[in-house]
Amino acid sequence: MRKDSRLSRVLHVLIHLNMFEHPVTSEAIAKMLRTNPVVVRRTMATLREQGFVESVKGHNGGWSLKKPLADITLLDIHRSLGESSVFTIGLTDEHTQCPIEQAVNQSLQDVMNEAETLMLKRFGQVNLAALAKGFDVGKK
Amino acid sequence: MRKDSRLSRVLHVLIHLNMFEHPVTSEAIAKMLRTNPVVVRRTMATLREQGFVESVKGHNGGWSLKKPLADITLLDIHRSLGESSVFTIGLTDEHTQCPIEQAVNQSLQDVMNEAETLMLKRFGQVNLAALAKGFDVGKK
DNA sequence: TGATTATGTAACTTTTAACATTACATGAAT
DNA sequence: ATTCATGTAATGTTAAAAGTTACATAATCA
Repeated sequence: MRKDSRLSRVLHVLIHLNMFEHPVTSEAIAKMLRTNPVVVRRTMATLREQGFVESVKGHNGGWSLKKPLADITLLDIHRSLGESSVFTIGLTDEHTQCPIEQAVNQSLQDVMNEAETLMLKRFGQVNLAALAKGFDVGKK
Repeated sequence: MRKDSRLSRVLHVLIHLNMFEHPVTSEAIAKMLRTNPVVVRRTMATLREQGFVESVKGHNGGWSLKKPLADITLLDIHRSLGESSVFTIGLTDEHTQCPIEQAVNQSLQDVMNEAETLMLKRFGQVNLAALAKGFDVGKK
């Protein structure tokens, strides 16, 4: 199954954004991520809607952080990207009347819910300033 | 992103298999799962390699359990299916020399490892007899 | 104000992995 | 022998993510 690497990519971008006084263009970000500017705009747009970044059009335009790194957690960004489920495991739903299928799915769902809850809790405990710590990425 | 529903499907099948004295054909299983007999054979073949089911060719042939449900856990079957990773979240690996990317990926990986460990632990605690309990699925 | 630079976004194409299918070989029971 | 079933290689289908094209909109600058 194809992995969704947007979270990893966008976190990387946000921390780099903190290094610059001026906005960074979608084109520059796309080159850094080896992807397309439109893809960057699409992903960044979801973060803008949540208030983590802002975009400016025209000359000297581009993307910049709207909040300090310390105020952004992995969970914030994960949520902003709107991923439905973090698991590659799917449940069948074709025999919902079969008690065996129900029991199987309920059991799998319970375990996945518990694991996801733990994961989101941990994501909420890590802010981007902590990740950037130790590297020369402070705003000059 | 398309989910891998083999685990859910095959667990369903294994518990149903326990209801029959005689082997069940790939064709019958395929009808139950609304899929193709070849798909069934492919999936069941991985479980046979691990000793959970056996297959018999020819007349009265088909698939049957080789172990009691009580001796099979969700973890056993999950492992048998050989899924590489349970998460839809992928890490970038194009700037491995960048300390920021490293820090981001390490952090994400740590959290995913912890969540996966919990998940596998829970899968190991559930056996198929427990799932079948309460339904009339005992061998006659 | 007109050219330039940048984002905004709809429409479309490509890629990828799960899933499905076809075709035919092998082996067992009658 | 014939029939029934699995074994498996090769190929086709499908859906979601990612990528691309095309053009509109907005801001800056000369």
